[in-house]
Amino acid sequence: MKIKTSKSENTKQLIIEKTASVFNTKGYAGTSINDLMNVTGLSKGCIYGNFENKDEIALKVFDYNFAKITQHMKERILATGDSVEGLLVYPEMYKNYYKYSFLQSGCPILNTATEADDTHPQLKERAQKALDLWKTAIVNQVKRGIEEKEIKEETDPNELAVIMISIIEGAFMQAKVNNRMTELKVAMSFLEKMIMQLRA
Amino acid sequence: MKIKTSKSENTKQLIIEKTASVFNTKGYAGTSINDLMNVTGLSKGCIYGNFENKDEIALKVFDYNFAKITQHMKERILATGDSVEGLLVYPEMYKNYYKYSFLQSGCPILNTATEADDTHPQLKERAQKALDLWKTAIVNQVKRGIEEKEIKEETDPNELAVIMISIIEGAFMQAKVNNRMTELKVAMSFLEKMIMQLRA
DNA sequence: TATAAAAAAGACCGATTGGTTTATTTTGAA
DNA sequence: TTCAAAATAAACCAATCGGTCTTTTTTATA
Repeated sequence: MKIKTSKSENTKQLIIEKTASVFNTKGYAGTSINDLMNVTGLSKGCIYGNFENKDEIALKVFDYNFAKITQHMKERILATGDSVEGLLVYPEMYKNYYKYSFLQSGCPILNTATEADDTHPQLKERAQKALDLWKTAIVNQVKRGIEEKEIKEETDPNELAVIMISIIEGAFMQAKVNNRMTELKVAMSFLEKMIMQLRA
Repeated sequence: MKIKTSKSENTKQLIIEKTASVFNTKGYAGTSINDLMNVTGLSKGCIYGNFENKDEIALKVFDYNFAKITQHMKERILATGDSVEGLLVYPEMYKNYYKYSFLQSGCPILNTATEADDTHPQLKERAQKALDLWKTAIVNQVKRGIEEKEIKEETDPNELAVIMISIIEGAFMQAKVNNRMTELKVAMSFLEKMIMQLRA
């Protein structure tokens, strides 16, 4: 008899990590099993020995990408002093997106949301939940700021969250398609001004 | 001998019109020739008799979609009295996107930009140019407004254009993926407030 | 109305798709 | 060190991909 080793878990992880950027650049429909073989250096048999199908890999890859963003944001926000500084982490991060491996090939949330909204229900649900988590994180941050008297109490937390996410994703789209940072910089500076004006 | 009739031009147009929403919902990679045959009711031979390849159809479809948006916007803006009202046409239109056939399956600019940015140079260029035209249209509208003393002269036309486009596209993405209007409505109301505050 | 060209239909092509099955190698405990 | 199980490689599969080629139908004019 044999006990399940960690070997295959390592391979699973390797496949997810190595294919993450492929799915994010080419999209779900545009990525083939051959692409996955090439980027991992593994055989088809090995890939299908570790995952049920392409779907399962794509979903795991999205979870992986989103977890990396979330983890990074959480750390940075926790390191800040107050709620306004915490909110400023978002524009600061997206302004320097090229520094982060999980954003270099595009924002996974934006890419997944736009591709999957009419084609892939499971991926669509993932994008929905990701956006919802992001939104409530901002809402809670603002509410906390209001309670702590750091943020003007007339601020609408929900409106701010929606606008922040819209500006970030919309500007990111422009940055990617134009191969330049101009629009993203302008938008993130505007967002920073907006956030600083929230201060009580 | 025979003179080239308008028959094939009609068929070309029919193919473009009928396949427009397919490309917009499924994306370029996700749309197959079979899809085009199904939606047009035409044979493969007929489709390839009227177009070189899938690429040519996709590009023509993008041009068609973008032309419809542009045409509609131009008409609506020309019907307004001053530059501020002209700018308000944008949020007004996207708030009611479901009324417009060319937006129902998603914003072609957003969809094309996010899919093609790393995969399809020609479509990417189309999305770039479309965004650039949109941006300069807003910039010119604002400049005119400043000249006419309708808009505060300290307004930054470029910044406003970037922010408007970002908010619209970012909010649109959220509306599509969530199957609901809440975020889009919040964002468009915010944008309307923003625009009305530009008034001199 | 005959006819030749234009347009459309549909059979066909090789390559690639996602996925399976079988053969081989690697692994770790007895 | 042996040996069976786990992991990987590679041959294989039917279906679909984008695209071509040939046949049939439609068209407009002479």
